Amino acid sequence: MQKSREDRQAAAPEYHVDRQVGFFLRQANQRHVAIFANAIGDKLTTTQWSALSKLKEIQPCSQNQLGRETAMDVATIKGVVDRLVKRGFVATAPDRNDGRRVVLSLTEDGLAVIAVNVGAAVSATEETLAPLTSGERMMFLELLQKIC
Amino acid sequence: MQKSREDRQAAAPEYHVDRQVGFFLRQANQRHVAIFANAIGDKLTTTQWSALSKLKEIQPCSQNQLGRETAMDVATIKGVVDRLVKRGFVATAPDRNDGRRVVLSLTEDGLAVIAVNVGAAVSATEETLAPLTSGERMMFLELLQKIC
DNA sequence: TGATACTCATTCGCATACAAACGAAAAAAT
DNA sequence: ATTTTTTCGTTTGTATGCGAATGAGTATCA
Repeated sequence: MQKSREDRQAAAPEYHVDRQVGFFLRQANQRHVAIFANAIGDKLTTTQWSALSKLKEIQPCSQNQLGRETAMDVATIKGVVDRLVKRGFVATAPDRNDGRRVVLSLTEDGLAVIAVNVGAAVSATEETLAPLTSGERMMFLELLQKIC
Repeated sequence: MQKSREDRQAAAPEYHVDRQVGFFLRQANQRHVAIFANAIGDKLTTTQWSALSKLKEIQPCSQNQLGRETAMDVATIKGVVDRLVKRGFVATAPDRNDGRRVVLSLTEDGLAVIAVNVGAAVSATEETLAPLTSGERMMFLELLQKIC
């Protein structure tokens, strides 16, 4: 049997994009974002939800700090916060000690929108992991964390 | 010991964004994108690389078909293809049989840039999975595919 | 044949995402 | 006390990513 031209010399394994981690990571993320958008009623994105939820834990805090806690770039977190402020979920105030800082906190509407949507967020997580068994989920989350 | 106000009634487990799949998926994807950008010399993004690699496999094909094969929206694949055309990696031609279609194919530069960078792409995959053992990688990829 | 449905490509609006550069302010080092 | 470095917020530019709408071409079926 004739060997293919590829195999004759170096026997280099063929490269297939659709078998690489990056390809799957992008798709898995896309799927989750879609599921989340569908589950949530208030038109909140996954990043906005991350910012809101984290802010609830650590408020009051500066904009950049919130960005670091949610793994967002300074330019990214600014856009996210701007939109949340515009919608009245987040309030800003100048810091007395530091002239550069903008202190962020949740408004009542912000707290309310979190309370209303936690259930949907949990459901979104659930639906994303639905193809996996309970044991697989534990394993998957563990491995996923390792490559973050 | 006093029970917290939360636990007293419903015993609802606390919600932490930074323990949800979505949070990790976004971060893992970000990390891989950064690794890839760093490994590749020709300023190709992960999506551009996907489009190029897939096009090499299935060319000639229409723009929408390439989008489907690479899991990209019609609007997204258009932008990606536009940039690849502008850089001379992809050529377009009208389809004789179908007046709507635009037939895509790789140029010589396109083939060359793939050949030059396959090694870097493989390295990027390798580096992304570096925190995992060989066995863990197999397991991880299997589970990751299931939630795509 | 003619109406209907589908497909393809394009465009608009919105929301990440990051690099890079900037001025202002604070902290650390000398 | 002055210099250096770091941090904070902002803006610009480039590149995804999706929903929705549009127009043009094709296919289907009554």
